[in-house]
Amino acid sequence: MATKWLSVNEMRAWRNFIESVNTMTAAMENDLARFGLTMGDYEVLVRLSEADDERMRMCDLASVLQLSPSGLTRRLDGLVSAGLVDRVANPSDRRVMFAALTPRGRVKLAEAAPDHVASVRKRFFKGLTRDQIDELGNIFETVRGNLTACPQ
Amino acid sequence: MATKWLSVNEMRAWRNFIESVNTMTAAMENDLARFGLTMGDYEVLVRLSEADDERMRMCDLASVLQLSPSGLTRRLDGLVSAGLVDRVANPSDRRVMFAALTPRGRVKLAEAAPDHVASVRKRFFKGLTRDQIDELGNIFETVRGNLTACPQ
DNA sequence: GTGCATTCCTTGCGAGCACAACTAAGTTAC
DNA sequence: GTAACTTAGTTGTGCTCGCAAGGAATGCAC
Repeated sequence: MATKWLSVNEMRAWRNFIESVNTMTAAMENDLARFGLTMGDYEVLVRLSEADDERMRMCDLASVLQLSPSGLTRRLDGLVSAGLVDRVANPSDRRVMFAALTPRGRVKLAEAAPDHVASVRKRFFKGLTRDQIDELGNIFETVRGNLTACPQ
Repeated sequence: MATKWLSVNEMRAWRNFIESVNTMTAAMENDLARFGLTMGDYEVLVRLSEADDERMRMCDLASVLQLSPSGLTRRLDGLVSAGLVDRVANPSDRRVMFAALTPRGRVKLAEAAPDHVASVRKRFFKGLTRDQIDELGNIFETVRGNLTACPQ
């Protein structure tokens, strides 16, 4: 059957991809640990910093972070007790909780971001040509399309 | 500073990449659950099936799977109790345990593999040209090089 | 209004993993 | 041969997360 197994080129791409993902996430987790942050924490701070009023509804935040509601609740627990994020009630819909960046959270992100960007460059983009980077954007846009096309 | 932030193209590549990884792993985990396997379990079965005598030392297996010793111990617990893998002592060095594929493990892998490959095609390679796949192999070979160059 | 479904978030529970500490076995120095 | 070191694997503990269940608030049908 022609499509049963991966071709040599596909297998090479797939295995390099998988191994890169595993190794890189571990390395970048390690990089961020110097700031007392996990990659999950960092993502929260980034998303909040980009949002209007530096705050988001829990459900929206869970959605963009691809996290279950309970997962986000627990992740926020850590950030709240570290003083980087506040939980803010919404008077107009009392089911809703906002996660809001605190001044300390803003400072922490400003401290960590340059180092994180340097990590991404050093571990990921280094040695890639501009054309390769563009192609990478194209490729993973296609992949994202595949994934949204067949959700389950 | 020129290198402080990511360029537009880099940011596009990076975000598409990260989001693809997150969504795809969740989807493929879900695909494999039909066979009662996690992706971690599946990786173990694949590695053992490719090894001489369909067995590997725990430490070598942990290394290729990028797993801590304790992580591998616990993962194997599940596979052993499911009857897919055996723990085999090594008489010539009694510190060593082999993880060995059982006949049931071999059958399980043969059942799951075609479906898994189909998932990879559908969720990842679909819509990519042959040139893009080759480029993907090149790119992530470079990335792997970056990662082994600065291990910590 | 009253009943029912829906939305949003949290909590109980269990799975998977890493780190550190430990046991056991093999290796090296002397 | 014995002490010190290294290697291999397991166990205790804690963290993160998902699923299922629950509770509170809202919206809708009537």
